[in-house]
Amino acid sequence: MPTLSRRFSTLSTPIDLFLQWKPQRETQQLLWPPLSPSQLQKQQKLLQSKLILALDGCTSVKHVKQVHAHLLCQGLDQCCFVLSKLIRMLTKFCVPMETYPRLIFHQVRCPNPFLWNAMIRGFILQGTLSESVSLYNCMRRDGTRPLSFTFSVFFKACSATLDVDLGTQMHAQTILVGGYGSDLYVGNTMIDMYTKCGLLESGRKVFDEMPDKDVISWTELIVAYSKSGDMESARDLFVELPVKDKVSWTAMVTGYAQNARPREALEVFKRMQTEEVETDVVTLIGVISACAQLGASNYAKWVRDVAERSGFGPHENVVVGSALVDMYSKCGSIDEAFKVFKQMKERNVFSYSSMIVGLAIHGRCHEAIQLFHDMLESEIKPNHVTFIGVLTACSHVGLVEQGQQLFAAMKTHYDVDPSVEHYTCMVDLLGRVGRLEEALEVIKTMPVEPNACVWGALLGACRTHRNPDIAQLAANNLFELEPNTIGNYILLCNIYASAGMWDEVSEVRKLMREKGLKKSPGYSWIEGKKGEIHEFFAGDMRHPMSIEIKQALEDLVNRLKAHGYVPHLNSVTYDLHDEEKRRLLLNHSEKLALAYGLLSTDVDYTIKIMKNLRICEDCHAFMCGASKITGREIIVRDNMRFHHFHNGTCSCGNFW
DNA sequence: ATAGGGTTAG
Repeated sequence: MPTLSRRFSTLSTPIDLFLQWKPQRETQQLLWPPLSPSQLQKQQKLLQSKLILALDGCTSVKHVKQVHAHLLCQGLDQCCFVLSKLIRMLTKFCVPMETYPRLIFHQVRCPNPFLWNAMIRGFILQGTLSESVSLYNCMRRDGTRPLSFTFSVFFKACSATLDVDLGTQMHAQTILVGGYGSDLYVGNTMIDMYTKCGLLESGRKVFDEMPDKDVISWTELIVAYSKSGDMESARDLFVELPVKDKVSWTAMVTGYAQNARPREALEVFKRMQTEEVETDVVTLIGVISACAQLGASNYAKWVRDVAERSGFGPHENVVVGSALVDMYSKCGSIDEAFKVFKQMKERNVFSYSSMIVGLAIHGRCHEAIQLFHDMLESEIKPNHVTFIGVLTACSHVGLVEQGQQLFAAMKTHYDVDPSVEHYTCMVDLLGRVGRLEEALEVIKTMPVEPNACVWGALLGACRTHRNPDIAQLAANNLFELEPNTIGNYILLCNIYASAGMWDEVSEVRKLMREKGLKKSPGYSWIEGKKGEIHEFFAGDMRHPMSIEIKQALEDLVNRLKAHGYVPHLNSVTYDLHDEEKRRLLLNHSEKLALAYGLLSTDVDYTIKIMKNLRICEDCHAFMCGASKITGREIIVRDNMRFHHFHNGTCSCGNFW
């Protein structure tokens, strides 16, 4: 009489059930009357599915071996159906294909396509593509027709290893063997292979020749175009795509975001909302990144609400949470970013890095360094980005020694190899405090090839510390690496102009003219009360309130002058009359934006200005003064960092 | 068996 506990003990996983079997031949017991052939076949089938179930439940190689022993005992050593599953399990547990799986395979006289496939797949997964290829050739000599997913597995491997030669050969094979022309899996993995290997046109050709395409084929190509920067082709395909799903929509949102077109990304996302397409984590990450680029608070709030409503708030999802931290910090709301960070239930290296970098670019460097130390205690290992953040923080507050110590510890304690970026931080660290020769020495002795960023950091430091000689050296290297980046020439012009070296200024100007480089127009934007964006270009009079803005600026500059503000005429690199320089300076777009902000918002409202270029010295001093005499909080995000102006001082410490 | 994903810097 079975007790209750005995009965419950039978409620176990398939592998446990299996292990209770007695190893005896279940199918050939002497029975009377004997089983008919169809009954026998049924019994065989049952046994096979039992074995498959047992294999599915295996959690170790040992289990698989037990099932194998049982299988042999039942006389199923030729049963390809079960054996291919068995080999798949061995692959899953990383048993080297050369050993046990190969042995099993060799004992089979007539392997079926599934068994071949299991072997080929196993070798591919273990990184021995060449062995897979020779197995494939054996299979072909054997007269066996490959399965469509044998090809898929190959294409996937070629896409991962960027082995376009093998991919092309396999493509030829599909044509040679024939009959795969309408197979979606083969076609789609082939498109993926070609596009990942950078042969967009070949991918497109496969796509065009496919008689049936599904949404996956379309999406693969859309992604390929957007990765190549061709959003126009991506959009054209998307428009033609008959049935769009959330993945193809997301591909468009992310595509625009990754191509620095945040407004279009937001447009697509809005349309997704009106068409009631489901929003998931991946969609959110794309649109959050777009918001971060735009830096618009109202959009930020809206996107965050959508995230919360979809059930992926910072509390639920680390990735969304980390993206929101980055977004808020780039929108100028560093306190909100910190709030989100604290709300997060789970934090990873991305969350910490985003927060540390955020604090650093907002000039809250001691907090950034503190957070870095908190992170070390939380057992989350810092990565290369974390170090960029904390080194940036050190350099912003002039903590040279601490920065140098951290830099040294990177490799020895945290196993992070210093990259060019980290050396850039070191050049910046030394350059900011005026140790320009030492910074130059770092560049000369660094083990990695210095890139434009490194020389740019040095050139930037030369501007602050007015050193035209080293500037010349840095600029020459920079011009070689980035002959067409206008900002470098302008920076050098500024440095020469500050030193009154007008001949050199005109030399550089001549160089720019010869190269046909045009100054990209500086512009600033500010968010209105209702979330609308107001854009200002230098000297722009197109804004409906231009007259008032101009007047407000005149008033402001007069009040500032009374408080000792002197226009930094050196910020103008044209050799003009001082009066003309004064006029030009007052036209700078961030000043126009500031005047609009002062006119249109209440006293307790923080004015947030975004700018596409680096803020000039004059505007910086102007903002400092304005924050003092108006008592307003002003934040300017230029292309480098945030400047928080409060009561006459800036968070960057006049150092940027 | 096949498609979309986050942080960095002068």
